[in-house]
Amino acid sequence: MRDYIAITKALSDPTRVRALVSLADGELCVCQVIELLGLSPATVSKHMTVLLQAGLVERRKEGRWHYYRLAGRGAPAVVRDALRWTLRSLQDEKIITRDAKTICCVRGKDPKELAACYSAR
Amino acid sequence: MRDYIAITKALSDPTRVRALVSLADGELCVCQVIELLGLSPATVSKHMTVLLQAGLVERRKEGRWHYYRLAGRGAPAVVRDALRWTLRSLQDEKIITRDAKTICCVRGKDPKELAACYSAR
DNA sequence: GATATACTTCGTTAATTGACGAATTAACAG
DNA sequence: CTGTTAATTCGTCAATTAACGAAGTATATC
Repeated sequence: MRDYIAITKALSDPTRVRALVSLADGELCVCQVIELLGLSPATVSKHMTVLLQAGLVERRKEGRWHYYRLAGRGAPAVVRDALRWTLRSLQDEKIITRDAKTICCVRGKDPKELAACYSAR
Repeated sequence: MRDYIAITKALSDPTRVRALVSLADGELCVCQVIELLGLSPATVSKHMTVLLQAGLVERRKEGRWHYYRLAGRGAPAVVRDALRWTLRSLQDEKIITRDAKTICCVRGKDPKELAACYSAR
């Protein structure tokens, strides 16, 4: 029950769900999620920690950057099913498809380009 | 997104999830759920309303009794999948199996027997 | 009509939560 | 060692929420 509730709690905030779904096409570092959501680093970091503790995402540290990705094959069934349900249910949501475009623009660019892209949104 | 968040919010409280899962073997009236959870009528009624507004349950009024049941075939995919995921994830939880026994004892008995059964728990 | 039963709604209270700025940690660059 | 960048942790505040008792609604029984 505790695992299940940690997951539903993590999924019960729209901003946090946007952060989660933004990882659908591959890992992102926190600064990229910050750019996407337009929130303070403290807030985004907190959201990612909640997702991490629910087991919905995994973290990889590389130098100064912390990359987050969706939980993979090793995750328990309750997590894998929650992710499948979430991605399926939201794939046609307006804000989600819009985020996907922004992420596509953000991904793979250096911070300067990224900032330019973001402010032009 | 709004529907999805209504569902995850509704599922993010353990007491409310117990109330939901207690309906897995068929409809119950509010007083039976009150007996199961040991909470005030006001609180249980509120929980059932949250589940109802999320579309996870349906309501049927018969005389003084309000019967709640899990959402059925007519429900949208996001709801059906949430129910399937929830029931599957929690079926082996200790408190859930314990609740199932209590419900089994409660179901079909008149209020006096029900009260006796409950206090003996 | 008066009374009781089954729920719901309202108003209040205590606890939780999302957001932020400030301070802190960690890794790199000069 | 100093400064910069990326992220986290801490402390605070406003908003939300779970719980309850009290009051209100609806239905049955006397």
